Amino acid sequence: MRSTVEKITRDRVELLKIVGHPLRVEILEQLEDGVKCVSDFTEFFETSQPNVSQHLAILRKSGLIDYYMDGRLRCYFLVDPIVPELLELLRTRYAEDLEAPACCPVTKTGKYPGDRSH
Amino acid sequence: MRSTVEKITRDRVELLKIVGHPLRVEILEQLEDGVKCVSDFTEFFETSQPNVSQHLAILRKSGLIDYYMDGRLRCYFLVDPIVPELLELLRTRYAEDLEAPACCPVTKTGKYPGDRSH
DNA sequence: GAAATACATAATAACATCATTATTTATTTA
DNA sequence: TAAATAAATAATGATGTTATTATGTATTTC
Repeated sequence: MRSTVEKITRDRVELLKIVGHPLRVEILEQLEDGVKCVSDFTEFFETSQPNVSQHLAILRKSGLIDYYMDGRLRCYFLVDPIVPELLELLRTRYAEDLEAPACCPVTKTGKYPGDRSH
Repeated sequence: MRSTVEKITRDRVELLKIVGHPLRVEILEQLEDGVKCVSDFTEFFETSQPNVSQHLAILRKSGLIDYYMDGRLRCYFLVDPIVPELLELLRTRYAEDLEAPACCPVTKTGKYPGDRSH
């Protein structure tokens, strides 16, 4: 069991690194629909069972998911509430770029007069 | 200039991998406050100039940021609107875990009767 | 209790990422 | 035009990540 403090302290960059893998994103997306066991993933993803287990171990050690035993199955489920939020954000599409910055800002070191392109 | 289609097509996992680096997250956070040039970053981060430039190049090639010339300065700014959203999500803290799943779900391959721990 | 099932763990080689150092390019100032 | 400034690019070695292969462990069925 992972404490709230430990979870809160966990580095945000670590979260991105952990989720930033195609198979792990797919695992998390599957888990959004409910509990799944390892054989469900291996069947769906067409990769080796050890590979799936390794990625599940990474997700579990970081506290994003957990499992309970069901006979000889391990039933994995989502634990960290940031996961659905992050996946939802990734599904969101933004058509427009951010507003372009105003020309010629005062940068810390920039103090060049005269003609400036933008 | 990066097309909207190209941006929409860009892999979500790639986004996470690109943002998932401490220096790049800090660069993006700085850019939330406005335009910055390379020497601003090198001064702030206490790492080498080439290292900052390399990370800026990664961010720029992925379409997350861009720059305009200001004399001999390159002024970088945010382009992709998902960046502030993602950074904001990372700042959000969730105290509670997700609701634990109901015991004994019907998994694809699991059909074991009898006693089950949870 | 032996075989089968479900899964984890260990070892490893291929590949990617990173920071450092050195060099190059472009612009501006003197 | 020469020196200085601002930043990019190239090269490289170190480190980290990944999928594969092989093996180990616990549970259940026969």
